[in-house]
Amino acid sequence: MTTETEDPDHKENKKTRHSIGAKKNPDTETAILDAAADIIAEKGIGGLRMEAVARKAKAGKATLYRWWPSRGALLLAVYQRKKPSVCYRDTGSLYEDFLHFAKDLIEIWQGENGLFFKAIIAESQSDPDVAEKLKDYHAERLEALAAVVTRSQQRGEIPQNEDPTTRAELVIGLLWQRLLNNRLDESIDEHIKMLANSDET
Amino acid sequence: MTTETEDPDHKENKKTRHSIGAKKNPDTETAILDAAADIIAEKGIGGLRMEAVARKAKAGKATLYRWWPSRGALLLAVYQRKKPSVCYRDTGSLYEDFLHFAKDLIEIWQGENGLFFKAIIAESQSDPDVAEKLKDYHAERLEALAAVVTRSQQRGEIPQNEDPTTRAELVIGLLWQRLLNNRLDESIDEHIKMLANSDET
Amino acid sequence: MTTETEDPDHKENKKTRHSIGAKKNPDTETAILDAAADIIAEKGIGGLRMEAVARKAKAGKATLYRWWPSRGALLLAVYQRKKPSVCYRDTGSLYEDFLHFAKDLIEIWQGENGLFFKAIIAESQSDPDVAEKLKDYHAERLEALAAVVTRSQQRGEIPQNEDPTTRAELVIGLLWQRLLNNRLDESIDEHIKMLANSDET
Amino acid sequence: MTTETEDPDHKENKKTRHSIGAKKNPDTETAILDAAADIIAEKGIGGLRMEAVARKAKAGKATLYRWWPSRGALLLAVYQRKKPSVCYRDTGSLYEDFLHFAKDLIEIWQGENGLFFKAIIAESQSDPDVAEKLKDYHAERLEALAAVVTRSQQRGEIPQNEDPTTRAELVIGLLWQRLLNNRLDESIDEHIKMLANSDET
DNA sequence: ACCTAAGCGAGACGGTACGTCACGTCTTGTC
DNA sequence: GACAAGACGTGACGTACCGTCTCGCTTAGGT
Repeated sequence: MTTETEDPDHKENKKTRHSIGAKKNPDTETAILDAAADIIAEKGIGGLRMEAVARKAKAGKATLYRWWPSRGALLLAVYQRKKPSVCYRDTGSLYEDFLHFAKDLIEIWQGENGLFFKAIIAESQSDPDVAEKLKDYHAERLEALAAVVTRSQQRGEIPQNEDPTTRAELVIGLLWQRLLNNRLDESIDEHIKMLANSDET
Repeated sequence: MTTETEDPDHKENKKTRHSIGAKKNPDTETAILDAAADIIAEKGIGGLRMEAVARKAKAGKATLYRWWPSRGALLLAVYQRKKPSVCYRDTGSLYEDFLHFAKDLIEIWQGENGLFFKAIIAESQSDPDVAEKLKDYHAERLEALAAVVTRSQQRGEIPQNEDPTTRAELVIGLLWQRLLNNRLDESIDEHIKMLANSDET
Repeated sequence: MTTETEDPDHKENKKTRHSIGAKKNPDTETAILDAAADIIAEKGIGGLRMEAVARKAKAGKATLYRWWPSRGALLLAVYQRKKPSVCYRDTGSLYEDFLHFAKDLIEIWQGENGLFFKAIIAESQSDPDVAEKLKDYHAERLEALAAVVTRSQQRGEIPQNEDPTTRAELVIGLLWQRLLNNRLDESIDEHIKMLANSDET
Repeated sequence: MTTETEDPDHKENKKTRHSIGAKKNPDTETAILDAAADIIAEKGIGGLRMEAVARKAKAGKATLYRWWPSRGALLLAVYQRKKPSVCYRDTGSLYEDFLHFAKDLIEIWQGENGLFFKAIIAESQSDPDVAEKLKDYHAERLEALAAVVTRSQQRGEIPQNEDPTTRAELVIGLLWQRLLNNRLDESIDEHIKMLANSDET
């Protein structure tokens, strides 16, 4: 059969959801995001169909499109709900800070989060909204990592006149490229070491 | 109408192509790849439809599917034909070599090649064939840039005991990340300088 | 956009109507019927949407459905308000009376009233309420025209033993058929002359 | 259940119809018209949904729309297939000819054919194609009946200088009006008699 | 010189999903 | 308690492509 599993026993199976007046019903939102997450888990992100989400969530397509006008928007919403956070540590050593950051992110990405993030990058090529959100997200990450670099500058580990985002961007670029080439399992120690060293020619 | 331009004056406009007997007509292959390339240039890879390719190439859908059984297969065939090459120079300075490479690649990517490449990355998330080919391509590029690093090592610019692909990967990671975030126009001088410097702690 | 004109300058543009307590607000009724009439004038009855009426009347859909539970009910309410009247003259000649009646009706129908009436006939095929009202209306018209025939009988123009509705029905049948076939502009003189003549075999 | 009856035992249940090349498959046409006719018989013409027809005929919606681009077109096609023909007799008396014609048509219209025809008239108010076809059909009918009148003129029953379509139109107008007002069962003898008489004032 | 077999264009076919629209019901908060 | 606002589940709409198919034509190579 190719039909939906009809989801007969979803969490808290309240028969039917109704409108709660002229405002968004949070139950509906939950049901839709749950449905989308389930489908993604079952068939992968490429198999996410708006129609199937609506059917599984027992929601109208109009409701779905009202709040998430595109596949990408829905994707982002599901991702935001489960977005794992990397903690940016302060070990006193830039190398250690970078390494922890990179290893944390790699670990997160090695699960289904990586699939998610790759799919979002892919989607951003065709959906401008997703592209913008992704850019924001990327900028945010960059800034957070740049803060780590700044601390290192304050400790005197690396030159103070360089832009802290430069090193941060190289770290993140490395990781994106690894993710997109399915090479997350390869070693990064040397790369991080190189990026954590001071450059005095 | 926003539909196909019907391509009234394509290269070698022989009114209609017919069978040339019990074997593949090379004109047909050319026409199909041309059509696909044109469509990708116009609407991006996401806008590539088998049906539109057949129409524009004045080919039957069966013919199309006979040789390129999937969107991914067609995509790769088009890409193989036009794969742009960066020349890896030897200026005697790693910084200069890196900078030239990066600027060349950025220039290439700023045209339609960038759209193409981003789309291939996106497609590779759902089509394993494309993913594999992309990985090969990436490895090849990495090796070529690593050769540049090796020359620098031989000149004594940078330590000889480091793996030359490490620096190469950081350069390429930076560029991928810039490409995918539509930030190709931002400065990379500092980044390249950092990656070209010797690291002596 | 082809959507509603939002009606920024409707009659009695009192910014917002509110409840006038625990009873029906007559302004609301007026606003709704006005809105419906306007929409019918613009797009025809086929284009009448409950949703659009509510929006244009700045009324809630619930309010609308409370009083006019169906499209047909609303339709009839609008029609009742604007029902155009033909005057049945008494010129002393059946031919003249018929001709005046027919020409008056044709003139009325050539404007938007014709569209309205055709639409009511169409609607009556699927809405029994409308069908019944239409039948009543038709009977009423028939009777009025039959009175004209009776006067002619009393003048001795035509035989007295015939049912006056017979001729009346033929006149009206002619006109309905002309209306429904969009042939209102064709000549009716000969037909009327035939129907006004005495029949002596 | 609100779902279709899935039609498990249709006439000649050939599992699946396929394309028969680049031209219309008559089996498909038959299946679709059968499905439409069945649905109309079940739920009435107002209950005819393109989607349900496609489902029941096991046809794609695209196929349906390819050949019958609107509900009205499909309606007409179904009607044409079953169009009952009135025979225009030649009894030697205009009264008899008219009466036979009228009674035949009334009998035909009293079954589901009448519902059909009324629905087509209704549909013609919103679908210009249907309107045109209806006008043609009406003109054809008018001409056929006018021929009856012409024969009567040749016999000398009625004046020769009058346009034969005039009487014909009055007959048909009467019948249309009766049909649309659900008054087919009322007497028409007097009306026919009046229309069959010679008018000499 | 004929025959066969494949390539080829065209496009119809059964499907799936799309994104939009209107339906009629509902709940909220305001007056 | 009437009201506007509008969210909700439902379901049909008409469109766009999918990948498969059958047709009738064209041509090369074997006979």
